[in-house]
Amino acid sequence: MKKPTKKRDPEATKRSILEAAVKEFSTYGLGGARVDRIAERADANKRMLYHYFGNKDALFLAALEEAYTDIRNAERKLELENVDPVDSIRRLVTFTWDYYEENPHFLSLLNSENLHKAVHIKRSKHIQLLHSPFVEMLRRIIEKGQNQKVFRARVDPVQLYMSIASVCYFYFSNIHTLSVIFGRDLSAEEAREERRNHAVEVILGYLRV
Amino acid sequence: MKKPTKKRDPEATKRSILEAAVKEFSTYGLGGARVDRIAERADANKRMLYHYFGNKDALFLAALEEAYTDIRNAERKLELENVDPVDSIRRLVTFTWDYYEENPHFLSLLNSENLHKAVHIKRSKHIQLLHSPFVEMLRRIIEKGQNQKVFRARVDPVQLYMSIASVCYFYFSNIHTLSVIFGRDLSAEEAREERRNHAVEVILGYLRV
DNA sequence: TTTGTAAATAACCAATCAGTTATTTAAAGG
DNA sequence: CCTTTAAATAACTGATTGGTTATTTACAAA
Repeated sequence: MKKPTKKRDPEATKRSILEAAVKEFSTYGLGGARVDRIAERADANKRMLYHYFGNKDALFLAALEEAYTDIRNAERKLELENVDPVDSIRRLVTFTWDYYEENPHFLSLLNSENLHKAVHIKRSKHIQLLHSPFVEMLRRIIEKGQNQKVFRARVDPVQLYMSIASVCYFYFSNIHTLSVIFGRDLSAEEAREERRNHAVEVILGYLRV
Repeated sequence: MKKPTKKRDPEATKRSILEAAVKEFSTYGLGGARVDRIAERADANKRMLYHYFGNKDALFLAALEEAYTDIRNAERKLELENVDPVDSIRRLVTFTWDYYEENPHFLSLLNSENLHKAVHIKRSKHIQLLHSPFVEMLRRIIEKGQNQKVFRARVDPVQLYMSIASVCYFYFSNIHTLSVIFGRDLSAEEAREERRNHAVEVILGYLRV
């Protein structure tokens, strides 16, 4: 009756705090996030948060690293050793689109980090070594498409990678203001599908000869 | 000696507070912004901020409205009644690019507003009536290009508008994290120029038959 | 069973926050 | 010159903030 003490489980506690942090930081931004709310959400004592992560900024970096690791792992699972390079690009764009749609916290954390001029990941050895496998994949796909005379010449894979990310990122990152400005609900099923098709068409339209 | 009282100038005071607010909100986000810092930056008493704008959120909305009005005015000045539709699109993309590059606070404010699900501009009659003249401009340019058989068929001007914004917005909004991930300074002159050319090529590549 | 370690807790703190109260004072109209 | 209005100021408030101190307690190794 007097002691509602919890079972000890450091791994679970740490994980719970990290997940709560991802939610809090992506919901309110770094400046608007509250350490007390994270502890409460994680059903953990605030002291444990400082014990495992140090301070608020270090916890934010941990949340960012978590988000980066997740998307890199998802990217790695993508098998694009298809025959048709056009189809490979199509799958690559739709994968990026779907990932951003299903993981809005990733976009939100990136926006916060950019607001703070990337000071956290600049210090992180972990993230800097976490290169996206997409760029190398893209290089091979582009080359294949060029050999088959279906893709244009002189395509920089990094530029293309950024363009694919652009057309997917912008829509979801700005979906609320765009919906107000255009006076229509861009989160509706049909609006999303229309835009997804358009995104693929823009990238392929640029690539094809 | 005893009274370092300022000259009275309500217009100038209000303007000074608004400009300070744009800087503060775009630097720290809505949650990280501090009302005291805005007053200090504006060289005005904090009480005047509440007198002219009401509260922190209302001031944020005023800053947003200011930013939206500025870009819409700049857009309106653009004369695109050229003969060549390809050139018109080129100028439209480079204008968007240049505006985002020169007004990073606009992107930052938009990101903050989207983090808060656009609750401020939803209440603003002012912004909702502030449609971009670009969409109608685009409709005419697209039609001209299609008549001249240089643009593809079935191009939605709203989709194209979003794609143009996308390829410009993403680069500047994410420039800090991208620079760390790719290990190169994307704010460098040559990197920006390379990307600007690519942005134009992506849009034109999609549009051209 | 004993004991060392670290996981967990509650209560606390100085600093800071958005917003307010009470007052003074510059300037325009008569 | 006088009066009225609103622009400007300083000092304050209750609530909240990120972070800490001091203490208790679960559990694995001996």
